[in-house]
Amino acid sequence: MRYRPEHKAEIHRGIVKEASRRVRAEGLYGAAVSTVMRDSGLTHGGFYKHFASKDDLLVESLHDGFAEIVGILARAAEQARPGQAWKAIVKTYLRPEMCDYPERGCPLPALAPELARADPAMRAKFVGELVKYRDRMLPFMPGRRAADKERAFFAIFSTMIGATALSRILPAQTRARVLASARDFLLRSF
Amino acid sequence: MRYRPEHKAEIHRGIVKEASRRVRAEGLYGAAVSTVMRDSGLTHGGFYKHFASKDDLLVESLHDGFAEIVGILARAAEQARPGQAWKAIVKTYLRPEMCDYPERGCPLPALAPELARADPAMRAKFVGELVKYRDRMLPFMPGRRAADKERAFFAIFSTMIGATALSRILPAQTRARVLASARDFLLRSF
DNA sequence: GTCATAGGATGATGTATATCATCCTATGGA
DNA sequence: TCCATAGGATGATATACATCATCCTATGAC
Repeated sequence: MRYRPEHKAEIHRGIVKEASRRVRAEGLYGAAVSTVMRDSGLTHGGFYKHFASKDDLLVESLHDGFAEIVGILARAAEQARPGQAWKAIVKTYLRPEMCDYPERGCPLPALAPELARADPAMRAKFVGELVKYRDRMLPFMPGRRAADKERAFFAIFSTMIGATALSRILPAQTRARVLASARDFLLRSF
Repeated sequence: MRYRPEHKAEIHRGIVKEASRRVRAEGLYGAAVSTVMRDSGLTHGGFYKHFASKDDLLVESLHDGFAEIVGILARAAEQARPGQAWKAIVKTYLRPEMCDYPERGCPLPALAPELARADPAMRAKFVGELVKYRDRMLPFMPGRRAADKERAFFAIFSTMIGATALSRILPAQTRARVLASARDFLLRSF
């Protein structure tokens, strides 16, 4: 055997990390195989030693992106006083830096339309990620019954996703107004 | 002269209409020159008799898409009782058909991330469209002062854009729950 | 009817890309 | 030290696309 056994896994993770960043920053088409490999310190040729297809890379990189944001939000929620967890999520999600650095943020404001247009097989995987996302956030949502919490999740995340996606089109000044409007609106509701 | 003078303008409009539909249905990359021309009943070669570049077509087709949705929403608002106009806008925007047929809907849930990633010159034009969009909707928004109306516009449209973008990823049943959650949430607020 | 011309068609060029066959080489076990 | 091999590199192939030079033809002015 040539390398330490963990070597391949590390390289694999590195490629996924790089793709995860690129995909959020530049869209599904922004993560070309050769570019991702070059920025991972490799050449394009070795790619298919790690992934069966480019779609596989996209699925893995989306998984990584969702895991990252869910981790950030869950941590914020767990550090908040009980009952205030959802407010901590809102404040964290709508921070200006979240908006300014899409490569480190939630994949949804960066990619939702492209995910919606993906072919059914891939979309099913994205739906799976969304279900995990929702299930992880649900306990922190306002409302008594499970159905109320789900409605709150949909409403709150719709607003946050839309505000982020919209504000990223706009120049800095207007951008801040959109984020603040959405945040104040959510915090005043429920 | 070969054709009636209006002929060229009609063809031009037809190409823009077709591109406008395609772009909303399949993204900025979905509107390839040859495809759009074929579906307009032409061949790809004549394209540059109508547009200086593909970017020009994109800008025109976005303008068309924004004009369409603004018209639909303004008409709904004007037919509502005064003070209820914003509710008519919410109900119209979040209709299931709006979500199911992106090619006839608002460009924002379909394209916001791609617009945000466009080069500065194009993005500036999209920002111009957004300003017109906002200015047209502002009179219908809830709130007394202009600043309140703008905040309401940002909050309401963020929620609607996010809900539409999110629900388009999801299967029909969940999709309906997202739309309903967002709609009820908005109608209960303000 | 003739013909100049603008709208439209054909086809070429160059670039970007996914995919994969093949080659190369560093590694660790013998 | 030597070698089998898996990880990685090179390069080929095929496709999709934007762009544009050039050609063709229907039209309406004469």
